[in-house]
Amino acid sequence: MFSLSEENYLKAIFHLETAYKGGVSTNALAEEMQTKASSVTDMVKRLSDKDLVNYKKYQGVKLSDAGKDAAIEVIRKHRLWEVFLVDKLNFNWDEVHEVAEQLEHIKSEKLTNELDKFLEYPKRDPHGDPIPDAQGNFAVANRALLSDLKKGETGICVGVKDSSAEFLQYLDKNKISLGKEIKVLEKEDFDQSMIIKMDRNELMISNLISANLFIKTT
Amino acid sequence: MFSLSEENYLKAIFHLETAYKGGVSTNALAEEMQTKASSVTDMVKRLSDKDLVNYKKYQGVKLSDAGKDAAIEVIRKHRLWEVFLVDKLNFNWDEVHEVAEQLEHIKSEKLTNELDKFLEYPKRDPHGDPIPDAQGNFAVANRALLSDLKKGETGICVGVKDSSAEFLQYLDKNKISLGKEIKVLEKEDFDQSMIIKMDRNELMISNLISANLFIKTT
DNA sequence: TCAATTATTTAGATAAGCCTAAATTATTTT
DNA sequence: AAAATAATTTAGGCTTATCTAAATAATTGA
Repeated sequence: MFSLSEENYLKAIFHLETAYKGGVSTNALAEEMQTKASSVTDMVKRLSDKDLVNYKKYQGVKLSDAGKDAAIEVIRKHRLWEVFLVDKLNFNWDEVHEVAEQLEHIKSEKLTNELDKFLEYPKRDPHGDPIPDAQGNFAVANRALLSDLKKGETGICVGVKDSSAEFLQYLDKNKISLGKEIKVLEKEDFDQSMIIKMDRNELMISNLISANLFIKTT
Repeated sequence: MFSLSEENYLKAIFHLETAYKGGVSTNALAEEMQTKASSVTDMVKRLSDKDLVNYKKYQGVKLSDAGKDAAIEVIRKHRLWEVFLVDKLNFNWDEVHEVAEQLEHIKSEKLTNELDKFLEYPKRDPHGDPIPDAQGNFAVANRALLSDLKKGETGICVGVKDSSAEFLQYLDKNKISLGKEIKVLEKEDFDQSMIIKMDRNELMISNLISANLFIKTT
């Protein structure tokens, strides 16, 4: 089994690998883990000794197959617990992250699989991210960013790229939620800001917002 | 907040204090924690520095009020999670301990209280132990041991003193479960073994069994 | 291309929690 | 009450995961 810290590193490497493809640099990992580069080098060596990552000095890290499996298992647990918190315990989607960060490290295969069953095998977490199944298979997201839509196009809001409490609270305040149809009424060339229509409301949003909303085009 | 190890020590001290009344010796704690006396001395000093226990060299430890509150909170979480695992996730009562040992350390007041509500404020865990409420109040157990009953007396089985998987599996195998009425048909003076009647079955049990079953006399 | 800058690694500390072995204090036994 | 035994503490180490500061490698740009 892996330590809490090891699991967090594996998860971080996984996220960085998928976000940017290819090896993950020491500094990028340090930034993601909110720690120092020298601490990262230390840990990366330990993970390498355990064959969870492939590491060569000055060349960044990549997850091994075993490392990837471990990372996906942690992500599976994280997302399942998020669903539990929102669907069963009245948490809002902006309150789940911190608690799920703790719950994702609980070690019990039976717990994970029974929780999955109890929640009726959810496919996505409250932020629209796919939940790996017990075999580690992901539903690959077929989605674009709202910022990529052109004037006049429509789509259904299916996920958030930034799931910080601040962003989610902005969305709540403006009644933007997953499953809603969004139409781009206007798009400003200069700053990429948009006027969008949801339900019967029109709303002006900046590029920082639209570039963090995943859309399934209709 | 307290570390995982600190919480486990506080819990252990709490259990030993209530079981034997009065200060807890270093060796007793070492035995309970499955560790060495020297490690206990180390930790007890740290807990004392944080005013969670009162400690004087060679005189054992006692929980302070703050330490007692922390211990009760951990016990509350442990028992709530046990109820969750049995009632919602199809765990048997002999499978919950290990997982609850992990879940009891999750830090989120909202999580604990929403879980309590979700479970409809259970008063007892699957082994019959009382669950402290959000203010730390226990339902004090008004119960005796089956081994204290005399020939001819009856009671309702309301809890187990030993909640090891081995003991619980013995009980399952012999169809002994909480809520059942038990009558002492015979009691052997020599070894305190008993013949008991439950449902329509008669069963011979040794003192080791009867001294680990809590009974509410009828 | 070579000097400056940036990224990364190494060296040496630190803290929490644990260990063994040795020293010290308490308790029993005779 | 002294000697033997048991309980407890101290001293000194170890591991994990972190840090700062210094050294080294890689990259950039003039």
